[in-house]
Amino acid sequence: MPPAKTPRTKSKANRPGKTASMSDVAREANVSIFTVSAVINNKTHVSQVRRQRVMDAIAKLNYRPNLLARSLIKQKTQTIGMVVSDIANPFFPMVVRGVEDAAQSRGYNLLLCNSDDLIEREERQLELLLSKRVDGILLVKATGELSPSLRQMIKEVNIPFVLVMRTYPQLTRDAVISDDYQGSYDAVRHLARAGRRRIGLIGGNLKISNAKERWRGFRDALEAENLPFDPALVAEGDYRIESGFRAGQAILSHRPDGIYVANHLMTIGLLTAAGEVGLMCPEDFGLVSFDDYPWLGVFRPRLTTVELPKHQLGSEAAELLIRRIEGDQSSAVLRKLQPELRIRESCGFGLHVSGSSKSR
Amino acid sequence: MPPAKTPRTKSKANRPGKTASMSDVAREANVSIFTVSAVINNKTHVSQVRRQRVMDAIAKLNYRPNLLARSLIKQKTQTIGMVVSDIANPFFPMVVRGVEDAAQSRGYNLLLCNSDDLIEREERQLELLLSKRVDGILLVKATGELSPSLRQMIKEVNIPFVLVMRTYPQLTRDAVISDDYQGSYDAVRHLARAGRRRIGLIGGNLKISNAKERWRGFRDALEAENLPFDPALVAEGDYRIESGFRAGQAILSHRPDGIYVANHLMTIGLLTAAGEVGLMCPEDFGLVSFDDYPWLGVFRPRLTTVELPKHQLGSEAAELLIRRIEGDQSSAVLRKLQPELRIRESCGFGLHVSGSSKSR
DNA sequence: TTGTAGGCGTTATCAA
DNA sequence: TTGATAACGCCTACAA
Repeated sequence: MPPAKTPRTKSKANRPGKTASMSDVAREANVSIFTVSAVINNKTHVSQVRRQRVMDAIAKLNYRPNLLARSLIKQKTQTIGMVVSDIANPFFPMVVRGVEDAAQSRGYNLLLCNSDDLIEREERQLELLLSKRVDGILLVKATGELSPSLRQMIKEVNIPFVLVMRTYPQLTRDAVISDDYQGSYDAVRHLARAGRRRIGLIGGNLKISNAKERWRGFRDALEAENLPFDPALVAEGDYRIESGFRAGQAILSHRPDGIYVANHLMTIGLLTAAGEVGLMCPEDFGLVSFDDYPWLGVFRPRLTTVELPKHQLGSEAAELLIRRIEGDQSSAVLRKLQPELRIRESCGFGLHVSGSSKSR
Repeated sequence: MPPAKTPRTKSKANRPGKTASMSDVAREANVSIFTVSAVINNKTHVSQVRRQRVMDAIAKLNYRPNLLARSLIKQKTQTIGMVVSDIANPFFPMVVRGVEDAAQSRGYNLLLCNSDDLIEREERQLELLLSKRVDGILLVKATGELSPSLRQMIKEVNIPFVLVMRTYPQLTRDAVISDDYQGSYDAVRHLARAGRRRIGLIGGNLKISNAKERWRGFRDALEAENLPFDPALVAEGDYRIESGFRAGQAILSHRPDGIYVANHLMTIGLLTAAGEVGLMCPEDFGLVSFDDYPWLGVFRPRLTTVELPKHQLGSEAAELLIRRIEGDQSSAVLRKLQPELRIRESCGFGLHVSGSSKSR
C-alpha cells in the first residue's frame, strides 16, 4: 500500500528522557513546524493566538532549541576556538577572560584548548576545532611550523584566524600583540638608569616572535646606554619556571648586577636559583620582569615589571576575530598594544627614577 | 513527471570555498556514501581497493568530517561545558587545566564560561550549554539559587552534572571538592601552635558551601586550642581582592596577632591593607592563607598556606563526569580531596613546627 | 562487502 | 500569515 499521509516514525509523543523537538512543540500547539520556528526566532508575524499556543507548548514541553541542528544548516556555530599554550601559565587567564567577555557579549562561546606549546598537540587541536566547525580561531602559536597540509586546509575552509601575542606570517596577518620591543627596551633602560651596568637577560625561545622582539629590545637598549653585551649573561629559556631556574644558575655565577626576565614564570625560577646561592634582589642584582600581577605589589622584593594589557589583548583579539567572522574583509591588521613600566623597588632606588614607557 | 533517479540538488562538484562533504568524497572515489563512512570510522571491512580510493579522495578534497552532523545524529557532542566563577582568579586556571587534560585524553573538548559568580549569568550560561547539547557540565556553583524551571529542565534532559569545589545539594550529589574543614582546622591550629592567641578570619561568602566549611574549621580549631572567638576579628568577604582589603582594614584595627585568610586573592587585599597601616607579617601578625602558588615560595613574607590539589580537583571532576556521560549509574559520589599545609615563615618560627595535615 | 534510504532537529523556499 | 518539504552532513538499519 502507498505510504499514505500517516506520520511516519515522526510521531513520538512526549516520551520522557527525550528532549522535546520542534515538531513535538508543533504537534502540541497544533500548528506547523514553521510556525514554531517563526515564533522562536520571531521572524514573520504570527497571529497572537497561535503565538500564544506555541509559547504555551514550549513551556509545557520544556522545549529548548537544538543549536546543533541550527548550526548545521546555518553553517555557523556561534563558537570560537582558542588554543593557548598553557592556561595554567598565569599570563593567560586574564587574556582568556578578555576573550570570553568579548565573545560572550557578542553571542559567542569559547572552546578552549591547551597545546602545551607542542606543535603536534597544536595541530591536533586545530584539526578538531575545524571539524567542530568553530566560526573562527584565536591562536597563541606554539613554537614550530604548521604542516603544509593543515595550512592548506585552513586556507581552503577559509576560516578566520587571529593570532594572539605571537605573530606567524605563514598563517595570517591578523594579530593582536604587545609592543614587546618597546617593553623590553624600557625595562633594560630602567635597569641602566638605576645604575646597573652588567645587565643580563633571561628570554624566551627565539623561535617565538615575541621572544625575538624582546631580545632585540634588550640589545638596542644596551647599545643606547653604551653598555657591553656579555653572552655569558644571556640565556634562552622557554617561559617556564624550570628554565628560569636553570638560566638563573648559569647567569648568576657571572655576577650580573641587573637582570631582565622576559616573563613571570621564569622570574620565579630565577629567584629560586638566587635564593639557593644566597643572592638577594635588589641588593645583589636589580630585576625587571615582564607581566604584572596583583600579588607583586604586596610581596618583597616588590618587582618592577613591564605590564601588558592582558585583558585588552584578549578582548581586542576576540573582537577582531568576530568582525572577520561577520564579514569584515578589510586589510590585515596588526594591533600592537603598548606595555607599561611599573616601577617598584627591585632595581634599587627605583621609585625616584622616571619611567619611559611613553616613548615612541 | 516523477522525480526520477536524478541526483536532485545533491550534485555539487568541488565548488571552491565550500568544504567537502561525505557525498563529495563518495562521488570522487566512485563509491557509496556508506563506504566512505565505513572507512572513516573504520567499521566494517572495506576492500583494500575501495578503501584506498576513498583515502585518496579524502586527501584530494581535503575532506574533514563535520562533527556537527555527527553529533546531531549520535546525540553526542564529545564536548563538556564548564562554568567557572572567574577564570582570572588564580585558583581556577590549574583546575581548568586538570579538566582539560582529562577531557582531552578521553576525546572531549571543553566549552568554558565565566559566571562572575552572578546567578543570572550562571543561568544564561547553563541554558546555552544545554542548547549546545554538551554531554555534561562541570559547575563551580555561583552563590544563589537556580530557578526552579531551569532545575526542572536539567532534570528532564537528564544531563550529567558534577559540582566542583562547591556543593549544592539542590542540583546533584556528584561533587569533587577539597576537605575545607580540615584545611581550615589545620591552618588555625598551626597559627595557635605558633603562639598566636588573637586569631582572626577573613572568609568567603557564607552562602558558599566551602566558605561555611572553612568557617566551621576555624571555629572548631579555636575551641580545640582554647582560644576565644572574637567577632571583631572575623569578616566575611567574597574571595576577591577588594573584599580582603576592606576586611583587613576592619580587622587589623583590633590588633589580631594571627589571621587566617580563606583564599589567595583576599590575602593580597589583606596585605595591602596591612601595608597601608604599617603592619608587618609575620612580625605584627601571623598569616596562613588558602591555595598555594609557585611564586609564594620566592617572595617575602614567605606565606604558609593550605594547598589544595587543584589539578587533581579538575581532572577527577572531569573523569567522574565522563564516566557518568558514558553510562555509569552507580550511586552519587562526593569526592573530598585532602589539602596540605605548607609551612613557611609567615607565622613566625614556622619551619620547626610540625604540621598536622594528615589527621583525620 | 557494499548500497539505499530514512532520520537527527533545524532553517529556508515555495506554494497555498 | 501559514504549511509542506527540501536541504544541512552524517550514521545506520536493512537490502542486495
